[in-house]
Amino acid sequence: MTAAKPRARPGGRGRPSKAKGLDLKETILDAAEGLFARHGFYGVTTRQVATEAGVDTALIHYYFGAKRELFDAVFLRRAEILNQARGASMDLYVQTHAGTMTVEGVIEAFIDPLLRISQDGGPGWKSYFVLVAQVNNTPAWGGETMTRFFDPVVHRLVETLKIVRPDAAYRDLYWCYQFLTGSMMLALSETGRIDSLSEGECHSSDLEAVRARLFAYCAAGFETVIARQART
Amino acid sequence: MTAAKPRARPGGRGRPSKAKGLDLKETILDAAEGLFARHGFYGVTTRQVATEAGVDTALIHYYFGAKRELFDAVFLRRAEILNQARGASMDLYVQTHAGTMTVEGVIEAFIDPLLRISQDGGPGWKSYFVLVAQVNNTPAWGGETMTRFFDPVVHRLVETLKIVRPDAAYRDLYWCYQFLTGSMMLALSETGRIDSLSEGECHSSDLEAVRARLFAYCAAGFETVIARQART
DNA sequence: CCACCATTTCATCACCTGGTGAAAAAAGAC
DNA sequence: GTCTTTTTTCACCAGGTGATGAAATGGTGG
Repeated sequence: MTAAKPRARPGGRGRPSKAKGLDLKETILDAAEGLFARHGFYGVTTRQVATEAGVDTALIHYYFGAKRELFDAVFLRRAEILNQARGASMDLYVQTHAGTMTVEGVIEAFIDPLLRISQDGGPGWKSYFVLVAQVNNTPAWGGETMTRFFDPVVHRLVETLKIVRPDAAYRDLYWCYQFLTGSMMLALSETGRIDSLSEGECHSSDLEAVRARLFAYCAAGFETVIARQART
Repeated sequence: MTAAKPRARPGGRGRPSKAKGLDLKETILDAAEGLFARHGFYGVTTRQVATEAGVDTALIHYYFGAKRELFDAVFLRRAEILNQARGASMDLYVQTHAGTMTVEGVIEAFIDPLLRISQDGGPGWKSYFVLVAQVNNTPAWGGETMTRFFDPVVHRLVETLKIVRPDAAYRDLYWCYQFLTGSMMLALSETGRIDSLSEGECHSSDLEAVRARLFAYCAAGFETVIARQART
């Protein structure tokens, strides 16, 4: 539980937030992010979040309203950044490889920003990816949220692949995207399961190892499915 | 919520269970399974389970003890069956393809039983797979349970693949297994996300479409990763 | 120096949570 | 028919839940 030192001054209630350069709102979001990622929405109480953030329960409601709105705020905070990074990565790839695009290149441009952010973006991002993975495969939970935020970049991926392989059927591309997303989300979740499974050969935190394999793995899958279905 | 008709007789308390051929215990497990799959462990209350099963709350504790034990009972009920089916499928494949095993064949023998059971095993199995997927990517939740039950068959997969491709490094095989598992679990969860994403081109409930693509997709990924790392 | 206002805290509410103990009812043994 | 055992129901508890209204605090503008 590792409660943070109570940020409250000994004196009393007051208004110290401007003094501290660090915004209390962000502190609450950080605490909530970590807890939601570990235990899910229903597995966390507002009091736990408050304790972890070193803050009174009422303050959470003051800033965010209901518990569900707090969750949404956690989700939205990084969603925009994520989308922008992926869009930029795709842009860059398309521009620099005008006539030489490959399936593997496109897939790398699609996935790599996430790996990079997870590695370099600070510890909050690790929790965030666990959260996204959770929302992603919870049917009828974040379905709408997921759609609103991540559909555009997925369509972008599919359309770009369609340029590289004009003979591919959309049906196949969407199915392959689903396979890809499952692998990617599990890798970003860093569940630690592969560590025990492989008896120390692999570590789920080793995203460099993921990078060295996942792009090629997915690309080969795409190529094969496209080729095989085209024959039918 | 769709509460089941109260299974309680109008008269009173009594002991009717033997009269009904259907065991009350199974009814409770069914209800719990569906609810846990949809909302997760913390998202479901014992009262909800009781209502859904048409049963008093205390009866749940009488049969299963604490809430967590109920969850474990739900998980265990089908785990054994699952393991046996997969083991048998692998056995059959190895025996009937002694000298002609392929990566794709092994993978099919590993995944296909799950798809088959999901299609033919009745509605409870669909919920169950959602549950397993949930447990699978919740770090430090069902880690131990997952290991106890599913490690053996995974090791079996890896060892069999090692026979087919003796030059493959274990490291690569485990990583590829992780990618495979992510795709497989998402497919079995039938989240419906691909339906809206593809605007009706694909349906996540269409496991036949999964079968037509997933084996080839994963096999190609394995082959490519093995070949590429071997060169290094 | 004072009135204002965003911020923070406290005290509390109505409700729900998992869980229990004892009584009631039915089934089976004799 | 009675006695025992198993199953089911009822009533209830101690503690936790999300949420709120009002008071306290102190910086800011006048």
